Amino acid sequence: MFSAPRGTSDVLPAEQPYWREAIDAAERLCRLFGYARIDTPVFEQADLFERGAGEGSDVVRKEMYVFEDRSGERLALKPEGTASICRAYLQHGMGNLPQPVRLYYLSPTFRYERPQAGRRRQHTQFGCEAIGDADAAVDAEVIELLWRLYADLGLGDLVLLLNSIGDRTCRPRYLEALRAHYQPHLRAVCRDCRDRYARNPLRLLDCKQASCQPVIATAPSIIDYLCDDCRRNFDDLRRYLDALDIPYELTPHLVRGLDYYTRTVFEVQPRGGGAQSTIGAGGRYDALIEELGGKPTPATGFATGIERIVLNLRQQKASVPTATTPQVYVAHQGVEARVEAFKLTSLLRREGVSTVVATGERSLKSQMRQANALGAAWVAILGERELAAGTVQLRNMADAGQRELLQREAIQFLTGTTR
RNA sequence: GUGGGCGUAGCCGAGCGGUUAAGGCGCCAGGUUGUGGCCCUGGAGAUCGAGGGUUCGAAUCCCUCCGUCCACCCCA
Repeated sequence: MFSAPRGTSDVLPAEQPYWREAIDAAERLCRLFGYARIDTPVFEQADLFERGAGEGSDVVRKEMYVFEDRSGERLALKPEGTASICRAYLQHGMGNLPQPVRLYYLSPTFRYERPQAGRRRQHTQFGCEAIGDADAAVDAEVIELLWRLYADLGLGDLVLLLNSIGDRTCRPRYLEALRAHYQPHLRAVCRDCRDRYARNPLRLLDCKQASCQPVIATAPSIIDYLCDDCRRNFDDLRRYLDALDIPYELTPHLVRGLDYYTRTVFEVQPRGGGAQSTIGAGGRYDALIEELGGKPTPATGFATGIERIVLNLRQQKASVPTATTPQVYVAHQGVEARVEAFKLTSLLRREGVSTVVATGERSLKSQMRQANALGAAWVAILGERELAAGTVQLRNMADAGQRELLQREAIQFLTGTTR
């Protein structure tokens, strides 16, 4: 027997309403905020992500689905959304559009990881990118959109973590200071941290090992090392967020796994959430477009995981959205009536009435049972007697009321009442 | 990639060396002559995750693999 590959799963009809709810809310907000949808391929040249996320990032080092196609081209399944959007921005000359260009996407994303709660090898990201503007107002805008999304969905008790990780001018100075701080503690610190010290010192701040906490606690704060431009930008952002009454927690040790981030970084998680709890995250990436071969172009955005949203929706919301049920079930008895029932079904559908017809050789009793199980509001019964009279029995499944109408009247009636 | 828990019909789940492998939900069919939801009766559906081993005998013990869940790494 086949089963879905490890770390992938089917979204069955019963869960679809949650997805609909999340996606509808996201798309409605995008219209409201002036973001236009863009779809990019699920795979791209592998280099795009290596240049984007960074060769040193875990995502490209060990989590990318890389493969060669039949012509030997090196491709990769999208491990994140931003690089593709930037590629499209460049490829289609969007630098000539009014800036910033506001885009959103809804896309499957792939990472080869050990599956875990809230973590799959294929997941779906909804993301917004505003490209071509360095104003902190744009950061505030995408954060507001993300925050509104969760609010509209009724997700409560979320925390917005906020930090600035500086830019090309000030971050190197900070990293120097951070390394200097760690140098004397290298033996006391965990193995991973020794590795981070060499490879990705910013991540030192993110370590959860108890042994490393004292060193983190006394580490210099990046906020104190921001250059004037970065500081101004960060102050602006906070003013905007304050003006919008969006609460945030300054988190000087918040860092991100992708190399392209500059200045603003943020993350949204349920308060007191466990390991894989972050439901949305993002930040500014002012150097990425240039890195991909464009002119220097500031940009900012976020991505949020639909599966993680759905996970939280299911936990937090008691109300289960309704599943799809037909309005009318057409039952029949006798060979002649079969075809007539099939025809009646078609006529009802042409009037926009969602209708299901009984198929196979089942007794009327069985058909009624099925109509009930499917949740049909009405059953139209066509037997030999009705066939002869050109009528149909209309049964209201809620109150068991039933009456006989001419077919034409029945169609008219159902069209009216089910609208 | 590392560590731990778990894998019995579509779903939940008992059994833990010798049973025709419980039970519930769901599905299908009947409960008289053309009709649902409740109830009653019957039925279908399981190579007990896969492969190997121990044993007279294995769903039950051992090994390997696969899957799943949880934690780490990292991330949405």
